[in-house]
Amino acid sequence: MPKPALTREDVLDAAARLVERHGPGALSMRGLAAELDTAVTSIYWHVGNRESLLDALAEATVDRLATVRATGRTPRQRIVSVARALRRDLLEHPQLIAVVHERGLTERMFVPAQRALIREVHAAGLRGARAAAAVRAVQFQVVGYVLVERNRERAPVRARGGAARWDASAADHDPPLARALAHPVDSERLFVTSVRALVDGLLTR
Amino acid sequence: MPKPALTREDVLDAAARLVERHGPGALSMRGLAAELDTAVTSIYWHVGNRESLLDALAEATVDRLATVRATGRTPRQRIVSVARALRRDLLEHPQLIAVVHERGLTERMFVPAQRALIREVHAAGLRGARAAAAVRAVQFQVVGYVLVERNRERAPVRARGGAARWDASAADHDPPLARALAHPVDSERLFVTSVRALVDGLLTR
DNA sequence: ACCTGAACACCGTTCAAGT
DNA sequence: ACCTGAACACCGTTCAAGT
Repeated sequence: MPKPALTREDVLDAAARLVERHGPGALSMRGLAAELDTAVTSIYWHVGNRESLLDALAEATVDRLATVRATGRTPRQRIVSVARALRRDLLEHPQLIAVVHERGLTERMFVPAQRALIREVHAAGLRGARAAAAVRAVQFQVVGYVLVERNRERAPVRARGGAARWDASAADHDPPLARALAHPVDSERLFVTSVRALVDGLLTR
Repeated sequence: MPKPALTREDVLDAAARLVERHGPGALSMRGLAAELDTAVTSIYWHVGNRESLLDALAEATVDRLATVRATGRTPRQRIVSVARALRRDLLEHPQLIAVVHERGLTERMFVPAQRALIREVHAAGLRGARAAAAVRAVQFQVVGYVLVERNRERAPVRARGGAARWDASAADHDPPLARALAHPVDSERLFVTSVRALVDGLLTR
């Protein structure tokens, strides 16, 4: 039986899998061809070149991001829920999100969440420039976190001992603090804490 | 006159310049050799290979980070001043900071600022796990911002029109908000706003 | 101790040629 | 319209050989 024809979608899917598994750096046109059991040059016919392949990957990732629904009673709770949902979505494909960010599509990636954030910030009583700043502050907070977390995963922990020593010396009078800083970060917890604090700070005053 | 002997420092300096100018991806061993007017293989004698060259670059960048001094009267002001100083330091060499982050040295990079943050958070009355969370929240906030900003510079703005259309539709009843969101972000301003809000949220309650 | 060129296995991309 | 192999210029790295 003849080999089924290669489609642009086949190429994008395989590329997305490879990127998600080992990062964008590990995506080679030749390796991708091997994965698809085809000649390297066929890929060029379908997607142009490596650059536009990554562009297409970024676009597809942005388009696949679902609209977030806010949950909770107060605007504060609802904003935090949007941030958490957004982070969860992004963390499902951290490497692809990194590609999106690298290619300058970060703003577009936020469009669905932005609508929800605008609504909630408005409901909380913020208007005009202050509302815009609040929306953007939350957006930056979320992407920043995801980018930081992504690299924390890839490069587990090095020189932990060194950091712990410093912490101890600086937090001498507060052993619980020193102990807390010696433990690895609980990202989810820290994220929620930070977003809550940020939102509180943005809404009050 | 004979060519002056090549040193490890020569190699690291030239590499740092190349990375800072065009990003880590643009650093090739052969290009570096050309820049230093030497054979590629000499570089290997001095720094091992590309991987450990980047490691060394990250280490050197971390070591060069000056200790930050807090300024201002209240703990709140002093924490914000540390965050701003840190961001300023990091933004001076955004590409090298990205290398540091990629190689998992982010925590070590923060050691100097961490001492200052611990002191101020303590002065603000936080203790134990809550103090640790506050310190880390500020740290994450700063790196996150720098990482986001670095990519914003590299990939200016694309599809601005698309984003503007969405914003308008979502912020219909608040023209100033719509206008504010259509303008490009003032990163410095947004950063200060966010850090203030975060710190306020962390300290109160 | 330091530097060199040759060589290897990889890479992205182009192109002329096939069906 | 789709796929192919050959070829080009690049890359990181190793190694045996020089001084």
